[in-house]
Amino acid sequence: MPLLLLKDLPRYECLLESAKEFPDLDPSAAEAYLHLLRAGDDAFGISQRNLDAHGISQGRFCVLMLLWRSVHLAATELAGAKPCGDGPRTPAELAEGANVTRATMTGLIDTLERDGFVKREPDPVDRRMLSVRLTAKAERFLHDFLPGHFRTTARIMTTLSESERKTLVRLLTKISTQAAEMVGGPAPVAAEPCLNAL
Amino acid sequence: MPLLLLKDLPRYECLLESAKEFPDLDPSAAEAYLHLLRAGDDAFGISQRNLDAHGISQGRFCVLMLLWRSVHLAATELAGAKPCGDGPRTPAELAEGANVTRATMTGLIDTLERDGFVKREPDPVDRRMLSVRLTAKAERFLHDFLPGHFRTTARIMTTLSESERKTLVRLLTKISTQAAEMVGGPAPVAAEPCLNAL
DNA sequence: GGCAGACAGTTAGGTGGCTAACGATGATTG
DNA sequence: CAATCATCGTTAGCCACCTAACTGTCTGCC
Repeated sequence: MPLLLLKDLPRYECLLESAKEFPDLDPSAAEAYLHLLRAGDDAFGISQRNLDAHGISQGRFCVLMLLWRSVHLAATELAGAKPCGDGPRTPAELAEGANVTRATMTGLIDTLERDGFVKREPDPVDRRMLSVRLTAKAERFLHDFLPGHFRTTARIMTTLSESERKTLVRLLTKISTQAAEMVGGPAPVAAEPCLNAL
Repeated sequence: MPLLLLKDLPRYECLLESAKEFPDLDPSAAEAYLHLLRAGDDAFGISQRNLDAHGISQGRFCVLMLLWRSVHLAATELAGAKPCGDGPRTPAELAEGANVTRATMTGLIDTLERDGFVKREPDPVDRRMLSVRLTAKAERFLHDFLPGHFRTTARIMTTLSESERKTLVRLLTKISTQAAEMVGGPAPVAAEPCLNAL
């Protein structure tokens, strides 16, 4: 769990108390904010435990999923499905998809290659570029790992009904949109890629 | 943003598609899970930007808030308010409050001390222990920084009405409770501490 | 008294984030 | 054609997280 967070959230009355000293503190907003980070971290931690048990980190898993999507897409596209976007192949595309810098992706690919999950191959056309491919070992790993991973994430949400899930997604989307607005760029709305599910 | 995450979330139809291949994949659960991590990361990133602009990291800020709470509590307790819990003082207590290991806390206190925000003092009674205190510089920093921080977190939530915030907190609490159950321990219910608002 | 065990803080070594700067290659354009 | 600019991947160095092992100190029980 890379996210350093407070263990216990403050009681609502304490927020109210603090708001007297800090007029800028909006108690209900702060409460929602803290619970969002807390719950996100909790859910993240659960899936992290799963990954740890299989000796793979979140970052590495993310790269594997992005690459696996490429393979998967190629297959479904043959079946005539509308393409969900090209699968990433190069380190730069992977960095973009995983939302990290290219330097970080270099490090991730280093360790994945060291552990035999991935291979770097030179691009025949543009000699600046590389192509990153999954090894058979990685495909076996994903095939074994994913079902349990999906069960775990499903279990985190078992306490919510279908309509509660819809409501949650609606509220969270509002927050993400607002956040995107705050960083400057005009809302990177939705998604074109397919199963980059983690 | 220490949390490595996918940039774009998969479309719902793509989740449905993938569910055909993986019966364990519950599309609405996966959707909720992904949006939760996405929104949590977005909100976290916004406040991170704020901290970066002031040259302080999330981890360091967390420690400052825990220590500042001690001071704050001492003050309000004089005023007869019911105590919201003892403020953490020792590295071990701080590690517990910030949800990191003692080793990590050593590193955080190292850099905070180096930058003059904090001082280590020997405990007069138990020579194993230290007491960590805020310096005047840190108090000045927090006094200047917090109002803007509170405005930022409030702004993230401006898109939600009061009742939406209540709903969100309710759903997120359910998730946190479920997550706590899954890690083993019986739900670390709520919070005693006061303003460890981040 | 003395020794085993518990506990506080640190150290060492690994991972995964970041920025900044680099060399190599490709694209643009005067 | 050559200079410039953009882009790709990497490197170097920082920070913050982890686990495991260590040192020093207290506690408790023969």
